[in-house]
Amino acid sequence: MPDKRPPRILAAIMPTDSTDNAYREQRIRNLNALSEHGHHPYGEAFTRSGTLAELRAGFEEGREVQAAGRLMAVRAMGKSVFADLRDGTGRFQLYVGRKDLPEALFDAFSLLDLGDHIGVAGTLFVTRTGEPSIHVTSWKLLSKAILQPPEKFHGLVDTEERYRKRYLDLVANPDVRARFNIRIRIMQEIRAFLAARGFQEVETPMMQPQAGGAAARPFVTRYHALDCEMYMRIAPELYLKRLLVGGFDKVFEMNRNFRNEGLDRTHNPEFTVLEVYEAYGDRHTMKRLIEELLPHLCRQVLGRLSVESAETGESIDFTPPYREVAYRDLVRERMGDGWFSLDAAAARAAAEAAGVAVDPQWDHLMITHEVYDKLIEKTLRQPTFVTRIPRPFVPLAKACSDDPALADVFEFVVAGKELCPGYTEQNDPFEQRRALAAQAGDNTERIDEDFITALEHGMPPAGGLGLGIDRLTMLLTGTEAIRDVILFPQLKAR
RNA sequence: GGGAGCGUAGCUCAGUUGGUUAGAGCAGCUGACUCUUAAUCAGCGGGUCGUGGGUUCGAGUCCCUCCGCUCCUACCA
Repeated sequence: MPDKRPPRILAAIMPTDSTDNAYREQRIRNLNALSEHGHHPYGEAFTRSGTLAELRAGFEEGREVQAAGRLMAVRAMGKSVFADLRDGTGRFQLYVGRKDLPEALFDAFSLLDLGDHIGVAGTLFVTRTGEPSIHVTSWKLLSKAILQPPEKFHGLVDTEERYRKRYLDLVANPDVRARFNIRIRIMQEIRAFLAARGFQEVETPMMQPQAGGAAARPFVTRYHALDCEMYMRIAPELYLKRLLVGGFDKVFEMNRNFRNEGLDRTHNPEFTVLEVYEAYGDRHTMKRLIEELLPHLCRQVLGRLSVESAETGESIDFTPPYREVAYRDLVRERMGDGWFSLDAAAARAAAEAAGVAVDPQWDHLMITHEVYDKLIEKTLRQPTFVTRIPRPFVPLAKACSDDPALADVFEFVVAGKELCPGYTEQNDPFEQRRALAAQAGDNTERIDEDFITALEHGMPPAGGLGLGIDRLTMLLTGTEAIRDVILFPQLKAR
C-alpha cells in the first residue's frame, strides 16, 4: 500500500542547528528511509472501515478492515510484531507477522517510531491471550512524528507542560480526553435540552462599547477603525434582554465571558456561561428549568443522579426537587434569631466572634453578606436555592412583591459553591435606572443608556438564569481545578 | 498583591554534610527472539542540573537576581 509516486526529497529539512537533539535526528533518518521505501511521510486521506471503537464494537473474526491511528506502543519479537494503534475513540492491537506481508513492507515497519500515524489493512482475529487484533497485511505511513512522545507508563505529569502542550497531555493521558469528552457532552445536551423546549441560541457581542451585566473589571482593547476603546464582555445579559424587547421570547447564549481578575484554581480570565431568558416567566420558571436540566444532564452524561465531590468525597444528589431557603433564614440559623435587630457595631462584633474578618466601614448589609459568604455558603452541600437576597447585590432583578428590600432571585448553590443565579428580571426602566445608578455611584457614564432605552420600549416580564459551564463540568467530573476542564487555560507567556 | 514550595536526560524520578567522570526506569541505537500487551534478554549512546551572578580549593547541593509552575491567602463567577 505504499505510495507509488516518487518519495519527496527531504534532505533540506535535516536539522543543521545544534539545538536539535539526537532523537529528532534519528527520527528524520527514519523518515528519509521510509521515503526511500515509497512512503510519503505526510500522507493524504485514508479510508477507514470505522473508528477503532467501532471496530471493537462490531468485532467479527475474519472481517477485512482498514484502520488508522497513532502508533502508541510496539512490542517486536523477531518475526512477529505487536503494536498498539490509537485514534480519538480508543485503541486496537495490530499483529504484523513476517510471512503475512511483502518483505520490504515488513522491514520498513521497524522504521516507524512511536507517535507516527499509520493506516493499516488486514483481518480481525483474536490472539491466544484473547486480545482482539488486526492481522496486518499491508500498511502505509500517514504522518511522521519527529519528536518523541511522553513516557508510556507515567504519561505526562509535569503540570506546566500539560497545560502548555495540551496536545501532548491529550495523547499521553487518556483520562484527560475522557474528561473533555464529558464537557463536550454537557454542552451538547444543554443545547439539545433547550432546543427541545423552544429556546433559540443567539450570539451577542463579545466586544462592547461598555461592559455591563455584572460587576467585574473588563479587558480593554482598542478598535482602530472607529478610534475607540472596546471592552471584552463580562456578561451577555444586557444584550439578551434587548432581544426580549425585540420579541425573542425564549433565548439562550452559551459562550465566553472575560473578566480581568486574578486566576486561581477556580478562576480563569475567560470562562463559559450559559444565560437563558424566558419572556413571561420569572425565577420560579427558572427554578423549574434547573430542576429539569440538572437531572437530565446527570442522566445523559453520567448515567446517574449523584456525583462525588472532588473536595470532600461526599455524595451530592441531583434528584429533584431541591431545597429552597431564604437568605435571611440561613443567616438567622447561623447567627441567631436576633441578628437582623443588631446595629452595625453589634453585628460586627458578633461576626468577628464567629471568626469573620469585617471592615470597620461596612454596614449591616455588608457584614451579613460577608458572614453568608464565609460561613454559610460552604455549608450548603446538597443542591439548594437560596432566595430573597438583599437588592443591592442584584441590581438587574426585580424586588419581591412582599418586600421591596429583597430581590426576587435565587442563588443555586451546590457543594458549597454558587453554581447558578436565577432572577425575576427587572423590566421597569425607572427602577432599573435607579439600581444601576446606585451601583455606579458617581461614575454615571458606566450606565448602558441604550439598554435603559430598550426597557423604555417595553421588556416583557421574564425569568433568567446564568449557569457556569466550567464549574458545572468540574462538579460532574469530580475535578478541583478549572484548568483541568478548559482545553487551553490561561498561563503566563514563557 | 502577600506567604510557602518546586524546576536534574525526550518523559518519569533519585542525587547523602558542598567532594572523583551527575545516576535509574521508560523511550532511543545495535543484536537475539513467531502470541506480546509497562514483552523479555545482552550491549551502547544520551545532561547549558530553569536563567544570570556570588561564596568556595571545589556548587545539582549554600547565598542573591530574574523566569516559569504548584499550593495557601486576598479580589471575582
